[in-house]
Amino acid sequence: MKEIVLSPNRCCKRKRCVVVDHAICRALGPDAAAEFDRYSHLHTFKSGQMIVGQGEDSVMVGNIVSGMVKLTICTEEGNQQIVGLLYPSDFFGRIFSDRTRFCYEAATDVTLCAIDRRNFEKLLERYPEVEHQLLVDTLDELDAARGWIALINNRTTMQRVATLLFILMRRLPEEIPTDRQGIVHNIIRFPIGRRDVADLLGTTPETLSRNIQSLSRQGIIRIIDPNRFELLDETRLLDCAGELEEDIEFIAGLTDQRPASPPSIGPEHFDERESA
Amino acid sequence: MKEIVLSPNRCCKRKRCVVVDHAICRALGPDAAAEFDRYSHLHTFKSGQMIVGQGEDSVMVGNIVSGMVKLTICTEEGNQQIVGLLYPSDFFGRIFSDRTRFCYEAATDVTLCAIDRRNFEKLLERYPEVEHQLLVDTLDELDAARGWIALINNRTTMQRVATLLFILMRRLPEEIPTDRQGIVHNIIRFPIGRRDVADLLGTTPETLSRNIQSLSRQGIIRIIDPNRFELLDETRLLDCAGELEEDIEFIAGLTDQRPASPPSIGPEHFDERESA
DNA sequence: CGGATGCATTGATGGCTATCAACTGCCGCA
DNA sequence: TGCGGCAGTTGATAGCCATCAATGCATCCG
Repeated sequence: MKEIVLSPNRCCKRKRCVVVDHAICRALGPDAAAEFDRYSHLHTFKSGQMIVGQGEDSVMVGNIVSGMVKLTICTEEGNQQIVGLLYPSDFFGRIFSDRTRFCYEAATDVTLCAIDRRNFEKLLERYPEVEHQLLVDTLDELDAARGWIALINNRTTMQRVATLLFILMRRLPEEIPTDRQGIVHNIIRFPIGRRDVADLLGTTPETLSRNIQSLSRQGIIRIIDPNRFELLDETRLLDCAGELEEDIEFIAGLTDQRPASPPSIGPEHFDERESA
Repeated sequence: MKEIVLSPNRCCKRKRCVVVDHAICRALGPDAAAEFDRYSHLHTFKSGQMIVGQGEDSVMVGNIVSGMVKLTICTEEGNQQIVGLLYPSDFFGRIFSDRTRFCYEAATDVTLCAIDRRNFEKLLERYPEVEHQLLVDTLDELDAARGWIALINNRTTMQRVATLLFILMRRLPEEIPTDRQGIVHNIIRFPIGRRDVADLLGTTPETLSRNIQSLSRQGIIRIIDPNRFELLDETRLLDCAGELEEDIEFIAGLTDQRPASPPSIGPEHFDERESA
């Protein structure tokens, strides 16, 4: 069995959870929130652990509180194909189906606010306004998925890479202190390895590497370490992406009613806030 | 303005509409159905006509009764990229957003059961069970879109072509009489031109043509005319697709709670049934 | 009838990128 | 300290496929 670490903390304290204003929880009224609190728990998974297996009944659903989850599909030959990344505040798991078509796997160490699927479905039955919000969020996700299809379908590898860098900068804002001169902004971070990033973009680690090095040579980004880059020239990155900033935001799921995700922070930070 | 042909026929007579058991209408109880009937109308569009424009507020939503609709996105350079095809009984239009991110365009002559978006949203408010069904359908669509991403991302062109042929055979069942020896089954029909099919698969008309000719030379299909083929060897087509039949059905949106679409028939046939 | 137009096919060519291979740097570990 | 493993990078090569071009084949229309 999976090693699920149960936490005594409830997720949806409304005042304390860092994603409560972004996740589906934002639609919970007082009664629904109390009920959600009663059934939900914080779970943590180590990077690489499977959260929900492909083909299984999704016993557990919920929100990502911190860290990232990758959505993969396994082909018959055993190859793993990534079809999406889930960010903090995103909903995970498959409701209203006894068959999850994808595998939800921890891409980093993650903290999840999880709830038994059946309980959540029953809750939705009683609170149509929550189900309504879930529908709206799902429609946005569907748009984003179709936008991603358009990106993959007729864009060069460089355009895809540049687009992903832009998305990651927006969805995983991060600031790091430098040695002496203060704070560096515009940090892009790969939350997952090269193989997974390449997979997500429909290319190979080698080609991905070449494109990143090319962006670095052009002075558009600076490579801090293999997983972190500093964006030096946003305008030229957008040129490489060949897309309008607005279109990229829509692919990234950063538009519409839903506010942007909060900064991605590790479980340890979350615990700090919880106990603060 | 668009040339909308209003029909005195209501769509959702429950007994007469050919897609009522497959479309969102199947969730309508007597009261909701009566209300839907009051606001909905049959519209027809000629092939190539735009139904809902990209970026517009979707004034009208509803179901496809017959024909096919293509979902496209226009890039800044004016290129059109197809991100999906909508079949009879599929829902079209964008609810709960004042911005449609895609363009809904008639790929063939289509008949739509359309309803004013605001009215439909109000109806959903009053009938949570309908909104629930819409959520379930949307979740299935999201899964299918992600399955399509996996297909496009790491499959060869031949695999994509074979997969699409398989999907079209399932979603657009058709029988044609031959000259003398009765009925030919296993007919695959392209409802749209080569350019659009190629676009959907992320390739070019030339490469698509070469792959189709190759399948023909291998004796897997027989080319009846440029838009119709007879499937001669289903097993080998599946080999070319490199996917399990089950996986293809899921990409095609042919699984789960929702029954398969009815045979695609033209508006003229629909009218026959209406007047019968 | 003949030219124009649009669509599909076929051919020739170049380029992008997957593949294979080798190398580097890093980390854990004995 | 040295070794092995892993991830990322770099290089060389082959192959698939996009591109350009030309041909067939229908339809439409003057």
